[in-house]
Amino acid sequence: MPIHPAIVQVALHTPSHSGVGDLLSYASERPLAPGTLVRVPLGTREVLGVVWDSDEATGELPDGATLRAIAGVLEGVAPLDVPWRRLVAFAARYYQRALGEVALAALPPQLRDLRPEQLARRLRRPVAAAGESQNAILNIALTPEQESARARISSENGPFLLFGSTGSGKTEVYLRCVQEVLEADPASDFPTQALVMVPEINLTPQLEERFVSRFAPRFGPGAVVSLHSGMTNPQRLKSWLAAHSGTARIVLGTRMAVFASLPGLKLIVVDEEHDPSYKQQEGARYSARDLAIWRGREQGAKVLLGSATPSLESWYASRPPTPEYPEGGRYVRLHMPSRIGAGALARVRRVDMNQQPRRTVFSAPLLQAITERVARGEQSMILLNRRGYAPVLHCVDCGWKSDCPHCSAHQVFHKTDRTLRCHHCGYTVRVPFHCPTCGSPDIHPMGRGTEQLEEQLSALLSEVLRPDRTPARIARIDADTTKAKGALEAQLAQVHSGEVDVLVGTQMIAKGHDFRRITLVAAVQPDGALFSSDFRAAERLFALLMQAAGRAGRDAAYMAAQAVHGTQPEMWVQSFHPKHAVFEALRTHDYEAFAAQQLKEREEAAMPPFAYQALVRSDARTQDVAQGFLTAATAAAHAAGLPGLEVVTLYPPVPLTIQRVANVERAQMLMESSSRAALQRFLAAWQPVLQTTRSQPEHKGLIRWLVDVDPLAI
DNA sequence: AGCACGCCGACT
DNA sequence: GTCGGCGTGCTC
Repeated sequence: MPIHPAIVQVALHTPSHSGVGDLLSYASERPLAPGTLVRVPLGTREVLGVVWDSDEATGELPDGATLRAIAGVLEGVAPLDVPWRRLVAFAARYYQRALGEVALAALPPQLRDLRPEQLARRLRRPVAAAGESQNAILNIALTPEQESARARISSENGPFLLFGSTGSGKTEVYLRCVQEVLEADPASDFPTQALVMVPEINLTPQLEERFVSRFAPRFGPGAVVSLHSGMTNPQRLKSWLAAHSGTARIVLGTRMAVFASLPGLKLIVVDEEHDPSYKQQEGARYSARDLAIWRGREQGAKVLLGSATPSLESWYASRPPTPEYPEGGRYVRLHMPSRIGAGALARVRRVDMNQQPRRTVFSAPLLQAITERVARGEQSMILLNRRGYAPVLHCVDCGWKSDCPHCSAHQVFHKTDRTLRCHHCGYTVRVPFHCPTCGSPDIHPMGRGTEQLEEQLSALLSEVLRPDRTPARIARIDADTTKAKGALEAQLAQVHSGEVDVLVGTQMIAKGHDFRRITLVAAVQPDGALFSSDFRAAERLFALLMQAAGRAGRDAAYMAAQAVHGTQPEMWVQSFHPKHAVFEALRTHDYEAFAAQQLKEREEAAMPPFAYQALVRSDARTQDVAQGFLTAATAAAHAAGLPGLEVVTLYPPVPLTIQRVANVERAQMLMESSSRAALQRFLAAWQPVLQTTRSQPEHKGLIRWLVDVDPLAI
C-alpha cells in the first residue's frame, strides 16, 4: 500500500438529490491547494473535480467507504481563486443545487474530457500576443450626459443602474468605463480585467467588433475574448484559459460568462439587464444579473447594469432617497434621457381593433402606412410573437383540434413544410387532408403566426411598387428561418442592404439589430400578453414594445434625408384594449410613469420586488403523483416546524399552465416571503425533507423535482 | 449525473 | 437463444 499523507476534499459533478455529499475525500501524495483541478476515480469512471476548502477538520467517511487516490492533477492551470470558489459556493447555496454541479457547470466542458497530457499540449500552443503597446485608444467625445455618468461610475462604488433610452449611447459609456479599469494600475501583479454581458448570443459579434476595434490596438488582438454557448468546445476552452490566466483583459459573453474565472476582475457590465435571458431556465436556475451584483461586491469589482427599460427589481433598488426613506436604494441610478445620433422617438399610433371589421389582421390605416413606406423605399418591421402559420388546426364539422398526443398543447400548423409541430416536445406529423376524427375535408387554421402574416402581406402588397418600380419584397425572420448556421446573419444582411421592404418576425428581430432604413414598427397582436396569469407579463410586454419602438428611425442622417417626404418614425400597436396602461405609457415613452404604476400595484399585492418567491416543480407520470408529492412535502415541512416557516407562505400545488409535456405531468407550488433570508433558511432546511418524502413508496411515480429561486414566471 | 446490474419482451 | 428496454442503486 502506498502511503498518502494528504487527504483532499474534491467537488464533483453529482446532483444534490443523488445522496452523495457535496465533497468527496481522496488521498493525495502531497497536499493540494484549494482550487486545484484534479482527475479522480468515481465508481468506474474518472472525472474532473475541483479541490475545495474543507470546513471540517477531517473529512469523515461514511461507513464502509474506502479512500481512493487522486488520479492526476491538471498541471499548468493555476488553482481557481478564492473569489471564484466563493461565487460558486454562493450560487449553489442560493439556488439550491449541489456545489459540485455548479462548479463543474461553470468550467468549460472540454476541461472534463481532456486528459492531463492532452491539456498540457494545448497549453503549449502559442497564444495571441497580448503585449501592451503605447498605441492610444481612439475615443469619441462624450456628451455631457455620458460624461456625467462616466465620472460618477469612476468616483463612486455602485452598483450602478445606467438608465438610458435607446440611442442614448450606453455602449460608449461601457467602453469608457472598461478602458479606465484596464488602464488603472493594478494593486496586484495580475492584470485588471472587465466582464461585459449581453442577453443573447446574436448580440455578441457586433459587440465584440466594437470592443476589438477599440482595444486591440492598445492591448493586443488577444485581449478581447467571447464566452457563450454558441462557441465550439475548443473555442470556449481557449477563451476560458485566456481569462483565467490574464491574457484576456475583456470577456464578452452571455449569462454563462458570469462564472468565468477572472482573477483581475474590476468591472462587470450587464447590458439590457432587464432581459429574461439572464435567468437560466434549466439546471441551476441562476440569474446572471443577480450573481453579477454579488460577485462584484465580493471581488471588489464595480457593477454597471444598463437598460432603457430596467427590471422593476433594479429600478426599485435604485430609487432615490426620499424624506421618508433617506437612505434610498442600494444602487446608484444614472439617467441618460437624450438620444444622440438618432432621430426623434417614434410616434406611437394605436389602432382600436374593436372598431375594425372582425378578423382584421392588418387594419386599413396600418396597411396604408406600410404601403407609403414601401413606395418611398423605407422599411417596416412587423412583430408577432408566434411562429408557424397558425397555432391550431380545427375541423368545422366535428370540432377536432390539432392537439399534441404527448402534451396538453396544440400542434402548430406550419404551411411551409406542410407539418403539424408541437413546439413543446417536437412531435411532428404531416398535415392531414381530412379530419382524423370524422374524415371531413373541412379543416381550417385558427389564429395566425408569422408565416401567415408573411403570406397575407404578400397578397395585400402585391400591387405596391418600390421606388425602382419593382414589387415590394417581404422577408420573415424567426426561429424557423434561422435554424441553419449563419442563416440569421445572411437574413440580417439582406435587410441591411435594402433588399427587403417589410420584415416580419418574432421578438428576435426587436433586439439589438439596428436597421437604418426602418421607419415603422408594428405589433399587430400584442394583447395576448396583457391578461396572462403571470404578473410580470405587462412589464415584459412594455420592455419589448419600447425596444421595438427604438428600432424605428435609429439613424438621424437617414431620417433627415427622408424628412422631405414627411417621414417620421412610427410605432403601431393594434389592440382591443388600446387604453391599457402599457400602451398609454408606451405612447408617451414614459418608462418612469409605467414603473411607478407597476411598483404601486406590486407593493399593494405584496409581490416582487416587495416579496421574495421560490417555486418547487415536480414532474411525474400522473398529475396526482406530481401534486401528491408537493402536498406531502408541505405537510412534512409543517410537521417538522422548519426554520423560517413562520414568515414563509406555502401555497397549494397547482398544475403548470401546460400541464403535460412529452407525457410528463407537471405541477408546481409557490413559496413567498417578505424576508429573503427566511425563505433561504426554509429552502435549505426543506431540501432533505423533500429527499425523504421522495423515497416514500406512495411517491414512486415521481420523475424529478426542482427548485426555482426568484422565478421569472409563475 | 453517469454507469452497472438486473430482470422481462421481440428479433437475427 | 441474445439484444436491449429502463427501473434501482451506488459512487470518497
